[in-house]
Amino acid sequence: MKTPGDTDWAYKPESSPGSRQIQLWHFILELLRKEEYQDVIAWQGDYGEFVIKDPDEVARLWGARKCKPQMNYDKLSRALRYYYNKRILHKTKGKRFTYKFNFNKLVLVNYPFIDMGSGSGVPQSAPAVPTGMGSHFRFPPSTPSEVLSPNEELRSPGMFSAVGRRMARGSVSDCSDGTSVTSELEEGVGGGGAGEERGGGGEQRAFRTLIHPRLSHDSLFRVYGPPPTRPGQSHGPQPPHRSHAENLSPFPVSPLPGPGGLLGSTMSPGLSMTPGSHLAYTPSPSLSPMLGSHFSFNPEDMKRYLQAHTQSVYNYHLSPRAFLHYPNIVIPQPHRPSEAKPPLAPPTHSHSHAHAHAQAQAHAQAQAQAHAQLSLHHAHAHAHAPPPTEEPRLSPFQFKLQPPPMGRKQRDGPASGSSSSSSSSSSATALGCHSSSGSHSHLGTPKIKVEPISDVESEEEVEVTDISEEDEGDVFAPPPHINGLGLALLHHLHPPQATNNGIVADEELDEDVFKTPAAPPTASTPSAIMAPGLLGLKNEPRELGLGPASPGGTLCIPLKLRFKRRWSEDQRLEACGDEADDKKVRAATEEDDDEPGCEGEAGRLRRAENAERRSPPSPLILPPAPAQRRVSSELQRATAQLSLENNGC
DNA sequence: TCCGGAAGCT
DNA sequence: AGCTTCCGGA
Repeated sequence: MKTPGDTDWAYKPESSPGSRQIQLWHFILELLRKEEYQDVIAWQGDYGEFVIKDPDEVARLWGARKCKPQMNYDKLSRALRYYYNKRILHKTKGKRFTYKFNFNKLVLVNYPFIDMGSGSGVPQSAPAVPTGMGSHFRFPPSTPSEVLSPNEELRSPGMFSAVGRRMARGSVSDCSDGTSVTSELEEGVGGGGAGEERGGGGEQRAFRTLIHPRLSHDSLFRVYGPPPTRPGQSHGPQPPHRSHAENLSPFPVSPLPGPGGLLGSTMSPGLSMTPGSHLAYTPSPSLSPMLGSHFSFNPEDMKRYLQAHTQSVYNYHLSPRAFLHYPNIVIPQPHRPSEAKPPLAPPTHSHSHAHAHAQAQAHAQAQAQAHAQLSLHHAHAHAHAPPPTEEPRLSPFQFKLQPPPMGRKQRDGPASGSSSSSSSSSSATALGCHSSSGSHSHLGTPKIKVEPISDVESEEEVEVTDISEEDEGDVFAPPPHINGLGLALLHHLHPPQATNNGIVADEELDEDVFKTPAAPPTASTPSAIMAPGLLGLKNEPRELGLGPASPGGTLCIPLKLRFKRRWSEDQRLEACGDEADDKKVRAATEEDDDEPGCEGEAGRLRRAENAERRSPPSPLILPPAPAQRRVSSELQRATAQLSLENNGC
């Protein structure tokens, strides 16, 4: 029924975007998302369909990338044909040079990375998931046989961050001929994710992971083609209606970091709605009043406080913002009243575990905070019966999804403007460098096999290449009821930690899930243990990032701790006041540590770029970055304080 | 133009 | 494994 390749091509690290050796389909996607190659290759026609407008040029670029000067379209096409069997691609019959991605898998399995990668704008300011994490976290193997079970994977949002980061970082050049250059910078800037990852920083990440590790809202949005937004205009999401008219790209953002990311924004409208809308949100302003005050147990204050927190948490988990960005997504009211099961049920045992790993890691510290947050949440859940709809993931949402893009792609760009030759020559160079952080490669790509039902269908029909266009539509286009996006969204709303029901629901929707090779105990162990910690992590930045700058980032600390902290603050400050700051600074600095795996010049270049990225955020990057940073700092400080407290300082 | 087998390379 | 190279066939 399935070819071997079919079952695992997208789950293997080597097959994942960002893998050390760029693969053709990665490359294709990369080209596709860059405006400068619109004349060479572009999305066209059906969903996921692209046309190679200039076969020779594409071949040339590919050859350049792979250091295969002899490459030509004949060979390249052979390689593409090779993908047929893997179900990565199929040919669009009757259309010259036209192929189509079976992006159900790409989206579901790889898009998270794509998304993360797009954010390649690796959060610079975000305290979250520092690269250093790689040294602390052991990601489960990603070999086909060791693929994480959905649950496990879902429970470890952090993994994605880490992986995303890894990808974002870019990659090792396949060529050592100096034709390689890294391009993460641009990528970060251009990709819709850039903004969110940088400016949105932790907040965005938390947001994303809260929903679903695999796909961020942004990514989803981008995947399903919100209207291309001019780089200039960064406003809220556009009306969904015309979304697909212009942007047919299912992969607005390439899985690989690459040059032209800037331009890629055309395909990645996500940028337009990331920072502003998110940042606009104020979690719980009501908390601020207390911030400046001293510790007191005034019942009234306490009550108000609790309410405020409750509200905050409520808002948080409800994440209405989540759908702010997806106006096209209709969110029906949850059917289920309230879930008896504990919403998040952060396994307490794991707290310590995670905490251990977290020590000295700003990020991990954030986790602690996240935990605190969770605790808070729980406390309130018990104290004040939380609203029924407290958590989206508790109920099986159904979404009204946009239909797949239809019609021809309407490029509004300078069609004739860039001659493929001129632009490509330089870009070919730029494209030439992809480095993967060797240090993180071991992390593999946590992937699970979750395919939409539509994919199941495709499994059987893809082979039938002579199917009519109509059939193709059925096969590859997301079904109206539940397609890749839908599933992804379901996952979003039924995050891992969510009730089992959520998972089950997903599985019910996706037969393939059942076929997913069960994660071996060994593989699951680490993640299972870490998961809760990571889980907590997801909660971390949001409040911090969004909330009114709360001195000391107390916002996310449970009341108990918070009060305690207040109470002992003075003493502590005297004792070890600066230590926290030191940590903070250190953590911030380490965020973008170097990566092995660089090769020759490519490595050097990339390093330089990393350095560059570390410094003042590009003007194109989110303006709010500084603010974010500040908030992050506060968060870190707060967490540091927490740690200090826990450690007895 | 496209397909896919076969062999070879890394 | 993932191509690359070559090639005969449709």
